[in-house]
Amino acid sequence: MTNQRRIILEEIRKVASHPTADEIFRTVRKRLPKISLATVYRNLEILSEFGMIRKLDLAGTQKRFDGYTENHYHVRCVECGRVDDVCLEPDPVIEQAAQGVTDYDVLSHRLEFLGVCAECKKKTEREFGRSKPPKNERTLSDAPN
Amino acid sequence: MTNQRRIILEEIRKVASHPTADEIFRTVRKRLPKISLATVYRNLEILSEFGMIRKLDLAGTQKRFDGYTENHYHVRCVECGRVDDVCLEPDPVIEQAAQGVTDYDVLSHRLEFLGVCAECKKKTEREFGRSKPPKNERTLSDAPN
DNA sequence: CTCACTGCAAACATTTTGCACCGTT
DNA sequence: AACGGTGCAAAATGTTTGCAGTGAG
Repeated sequence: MTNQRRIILEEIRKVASHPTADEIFRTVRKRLPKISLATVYRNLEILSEFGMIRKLDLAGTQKRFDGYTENHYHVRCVECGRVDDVCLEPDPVIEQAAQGVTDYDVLSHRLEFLGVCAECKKKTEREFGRSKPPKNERTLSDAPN
Repeated sequence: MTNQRRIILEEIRKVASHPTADEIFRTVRKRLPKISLATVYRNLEILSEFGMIRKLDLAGTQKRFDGYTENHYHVRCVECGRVDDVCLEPDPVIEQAAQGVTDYDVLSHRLEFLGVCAECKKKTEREFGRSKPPKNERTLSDAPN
């Protein structure tokens, strides 16, 4: 546990925002101005190998990291990209259902919700005067797959 | 509908394998040897905008494309990376459950199963003589998020 | 003739790697 | 001295973009 590693872990545990590697880098750099992005990546990898953090493989191009390592679901805001926890018990019945219709050995599942976060909702309401926001442009291409 | 676009669409519809852009490129190049990867990317984008194919944002670094545009779930093999369809009706109850525990407007969900495909299962059985494969190294880090 | 579309190469974004160096043991 | 870890720069990976040229309408 080097100083860099410890501080990276601290900063991840400090936030609930599921930061990307780059966000973690920018935060950690405030305390360790000479740290390099490569060190951040290397330590994120090591920390998640040891189960101290969790590497999230959600939609979008960048991986996100979670200081809360229990298995749980996430919601992503389709407007701003932020990710929050969904306090639902991961349901093993889902896997049994899938097991029934595939010849795979089903080991686990990954469930991600897409929606509009409270902040973006407010922003849209301000712009459109409480009327329902026009969702149609977004929902088609962003529907689950 | 240019020739390139039509052939790309044909090749995607021909397979059930949810190919990546690069796999599509290699397939299409057999019929159009001078096509460029950029053209493939551009047309995949256009075709999915028009709802003729679906761009999948599953785990892993590469996007995959699906000629079957109905909303459905997928399984990914953790050994070889292949992706297959899961014939389960997407369940709106899941979204209602999430809606109850978040302040997001939940619009949709994305469910992906992880497992071992029939082929990789056979391969493992050959190697380990019918005994259960050692799953523990894989399941922890590949569990849902 | 026009204009969307193409091929190519370069740019881009994210992540990984090679390497010399540093600090601790 | 040995060694894991670091910082930096370069490479690798996947995707997008600028641009000049091409071809169907």
